[in-house]
This record gives sequence, C-alpha cells and structure tokens, in this order.
Amino acid sequence: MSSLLEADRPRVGLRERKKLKTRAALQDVALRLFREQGYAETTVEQIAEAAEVSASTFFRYFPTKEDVVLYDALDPLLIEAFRAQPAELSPLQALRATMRDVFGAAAPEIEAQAERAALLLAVPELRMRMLNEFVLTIDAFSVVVAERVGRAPDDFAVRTLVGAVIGVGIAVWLAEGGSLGAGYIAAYDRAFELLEAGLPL
Amino acid sequence: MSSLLEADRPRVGLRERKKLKTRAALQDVALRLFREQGYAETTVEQIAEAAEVSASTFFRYFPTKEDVVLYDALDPLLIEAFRAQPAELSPLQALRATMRDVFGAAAPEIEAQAERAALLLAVPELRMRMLNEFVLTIDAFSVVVAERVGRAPDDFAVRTLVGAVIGVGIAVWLAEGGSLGAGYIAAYDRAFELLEAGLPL
DNA sequence: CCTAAACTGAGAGTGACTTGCAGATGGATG
DNA sequence: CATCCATCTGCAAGTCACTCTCAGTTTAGG
Repeated sequence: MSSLLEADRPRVGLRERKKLKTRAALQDVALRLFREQGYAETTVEQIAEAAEVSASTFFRYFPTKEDVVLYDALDPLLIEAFRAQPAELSPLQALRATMRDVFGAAAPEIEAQAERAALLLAVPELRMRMLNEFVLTIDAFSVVVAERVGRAPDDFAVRTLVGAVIGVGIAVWLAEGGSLGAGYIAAYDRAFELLEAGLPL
Repeated sequence: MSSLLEADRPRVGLRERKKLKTRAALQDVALRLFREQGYAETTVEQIAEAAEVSASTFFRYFPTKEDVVLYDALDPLLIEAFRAQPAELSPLQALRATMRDVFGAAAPEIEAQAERAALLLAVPELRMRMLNEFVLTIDAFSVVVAERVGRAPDDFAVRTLVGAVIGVGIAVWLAEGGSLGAGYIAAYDRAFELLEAGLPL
C-alpha cells in the first residue's frame, strides 16, 4: 500500500548530477562543433577539450563517437503507447494511432532539432545507425503486436505486417528529408491508409 | 597473326585480368581468414599479406574492410528483371514476379555462400551495411515503379509501396537468419499475398 | 621503341577506440 | 570525524582502419 514518502527522495546524489551534467555538456558541445565544422572534421579530442574532460572520459559516456548524436530511446515510448491502444482497433489501426500519439505529442520538440535530423541523414555512418534502430524496432514491435492478436512473436503474418510498417516508416523518413516532425507524422498517416487498402496504384 | 577479327578480343588486356585476379584473391583470402579467426580479429594487413600484396593495395581494390564481404551488385539484376515484367501485371505483382525470377535463378549460388550470409547477419557493422543496401534500393525501385505506372519518382503512393516491399524484404531476411536462399524467396512470395490483401491478421 | 597512363609498395600520419594504472572524490559506515 | 570503498578521472601507450605522398615499375598505344 502506501509507503514512506521520503524513502526514495535523496536518490539523486551530487555524483549522479555531475554525471548527467557532463553527459549533457559533451552532447551539447559535440553537436555545436559538428554544426560548425562538420562531423568528420571534428575529433573526439576536440569535443573532450571543449567540454573540459579528457578524451578517455568521452568514451566512458558514449561508447562511440556516433552515439553522441544518436542518444534517443524512442522505442519504449512507442511500445507503451501501442499497449495503451483500445482493444477494438485492428493491429494496423493500433499502430497508426500509436504513431499519431507519440510523434504528434513529440513533434514540436523533434522539429526543433532540425539540425540533428539533417546530420542523421547526411552523414553516412549516422544514417546507417539510424536505419539500424529502425530495423531493431521490427523485433520489438513483433512481440507486442503478436501478444495483441494472440500469436507467436515469430508468426509470419505478424512479422510481415510489422516489416511493412517499418519499411514504410523508413521510406517516409527518407522522403521527408530525415525529419521526424509534423510533416513526417502526416505523411505516415496517409501511408497507413494505403497499406490497409492493399497498396493500390 | 593479328587479324581484324581479334580487334575487340584483347579488350580484356593483361592488366584487366590481373586486376580481376587480385580482387578475387583478396576476397577469397579475406573470407577464409574471417571464417578461421573472426572478422574483428582479422586485420587488413593479414589479408594483404596472405594475398601477397601491400596493405595500401588492398584499399585500392576495396574502399573499406567491410566491402570485401559486401561486394554484391544485386540491384541492377533486379531492376532489369522488373523492367522485363509483362505490362498487364500490377506493380505489386510485377515486383513479386521479379523477386521470384531473380532469386529463383540465383538461389543455388546464393545458398552456397551460407558462410557469408551468416557473417552478414552476425557482424554488426556488416549487418548495418547490408540494411543500408536494402534501403538504397528504395530509391532505385521507386524510379522504375514510377515509370511503369506513369507517375513521378517521388510520388507518395509509389514510395509507400516500395517502402513496404523493402521493409517486408528486410523482415523476412532477418527471420530467415540472414539467408537469401530458397527459404527466403518462398517466404517473400507469401508475404506479397499478405501485402495485396491489406495485411490481414 | 618510347612516352603517358595506370599500378604498385613503402612509409608516414591521422583519428577512433582500448587497456592498464594511479590518483582524486562522493558516499556510506562505525 | 575518521575511514574505507566504489566509482570516476586523467594519463600513457598501443592497435588498427584508412589516407596521402612519393618513387619505381608495368602496360598500352602510337
């Protein structure tokens, strides 16, 4: 039932805060340098120096240089939103509503980071990583879609459906110039109609 | 002894042949070493040494270490086969027939390279590159599909259709354990039925 | 032949990323 | 408050993919 309120209060020690601050500083500085002189032209050492830490510390916060840009974690949100969809919706309709909910709410913030979006599309290594993220969600979504319709996670129809949805998501993402803002969500929504209609042409 | 008929025979000079031989040798040796001691554990220098060239020569043949594994060029075949499909087929049907034609014919050879397929799925960097190849075909196919139905290459319905087809292709590829053999083509074929039916579940 | 273009090896250099080590610092304990 | 421990950090040295330059060699073609 009810527990002691102050039990988890001093959760954030000074140590934790410093870590978060360092991480944020590294990311901010890195994105600024990338914008000013380009991704490939910016060395990790420069980022570290500008953030006033050593180069080795940089790698303690981000496993690779790419991860500074990619720190995202959108999947959990999507999964949660999908689970919250009303049961009477078909899987395709539920996925559609999920995208609308999550991206619709986050669109302003996402759109604000237009520079990052451009980087993600322009730098080959980053674009690959982004695509990889997309594809990883095939697995994640297969699980929840499967449980919704009472099938196995590796059910063929389930994986085909999720694969189509993700593939369309990628195509739209590319068409929208790498942005995930308002234009993206609108286009994605139209694409769902086409999927439901058997992709007429 | 030099006749006019042989005028275009020595098209492939000694130079060209040596290049092809070196390229093939590098690829063979590399794949063998990867198999024996792993991808990350094999250095470019080892490959070069085993192929009896210098390390710098390696990079003259393959822009990156990854490309030794990825040398593929499947897209042109697919595009050509798509263009050869009878005009009465719908785009989706034509794509389906294309996959059947190309992979059906190539399946034996492809299946023979099971090791390479395993590598492609297992090594993260290579998997990303492979996914990237998949995605690049979205653009390529959009062009030919668009010209078939008389629309612009960036037509929304066209890109959505192609995106869905590629996405399903990726999902099936992953489900088939990275193989592109007989199992893959059969599964892909079933997936097309689902796409045409509006992805029922 | 003879010359221009293409191919090659050698070597130096850059930068991402790893590893091992010693010192500093925050937090919990008695 | 003193102490101890886990963690964080900088430093140094090393590996490896990849680039670039330079000089020597081979080939193609006139």
